[in-house]
Amino acid sequence: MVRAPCCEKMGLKRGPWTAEEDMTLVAHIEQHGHSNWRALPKQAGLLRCGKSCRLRWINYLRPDIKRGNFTSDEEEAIIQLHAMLGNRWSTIAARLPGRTDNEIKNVWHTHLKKRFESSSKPSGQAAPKRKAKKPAVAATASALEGPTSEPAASSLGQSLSMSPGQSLSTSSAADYSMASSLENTGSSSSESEEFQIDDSFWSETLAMSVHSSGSGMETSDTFGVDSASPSSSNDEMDFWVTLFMQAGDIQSLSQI
DNA sequence: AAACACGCCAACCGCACAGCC
DNA sequence: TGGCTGTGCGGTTGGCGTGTT
Repeated sequence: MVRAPCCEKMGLKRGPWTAEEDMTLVAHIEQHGHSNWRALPKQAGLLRCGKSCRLRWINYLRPDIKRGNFTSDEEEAIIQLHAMLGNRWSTIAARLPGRTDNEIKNVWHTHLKKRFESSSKPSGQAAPKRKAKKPAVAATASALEGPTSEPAASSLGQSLSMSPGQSLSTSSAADYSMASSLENTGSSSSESEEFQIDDSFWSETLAMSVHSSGSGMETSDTFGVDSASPSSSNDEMDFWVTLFMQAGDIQSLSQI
């Protein structure tokens, strides 16, 4: 199916945003919100396509964006989450308050990837491409973002940006093993590569995580609130240990 | 001081999905 | 039911700054 361009390219500005455009966009969104990205630039008087406006807002202008260097905790979280989730940048971003998927993606490709590759032997673990459907991920990510996010969704989001029955079990991503993350924690991978995640695992783990406070990677219920303080390393370790315990794979972990 | 190489990051592109009509 | 539209996502690119020769 051939789709029309997201916007009429004719006469629309591209390239870097000016401070004036930024101000216009921010002012308009603060006043009217962004219910319709496509119509927004026209209403705001911007010569940009809606897509561009959306990107600019999400990646740069949002008031809750945390700028500056990534902390070591954040980097560690990214590495671990990437090992587990693959290139699901939006999902990873949802776990790191104030960080955008684009930013995380950039950091991964520029810093963390090299570090990760140099510190771990090649495992042949390829991150699944997005061909696989991932319904709840997007839902959760947007729920974390939006001011109208449901508390329940937020709670789930806190414990894991993924819901039971989601792509891990309904798509090719079901083949996802925990090999990489286990490798990360120093475990042998031969056994872990056999490990498969099923629906019940996620159901149980999520249920448990919701009830156990503070075991998530981060604790913000939305992106907006300033709960940007990263969780401690102990909490992170608890999180992963909990996951592995729940998966019945604690034996291999205990051998570390 | 100039030329070149490299790294970083903002922005763009195209695809996929969900919802609406 | 199928097509269309809007939105979100991941991959990729291009420009700029910095380091090196």
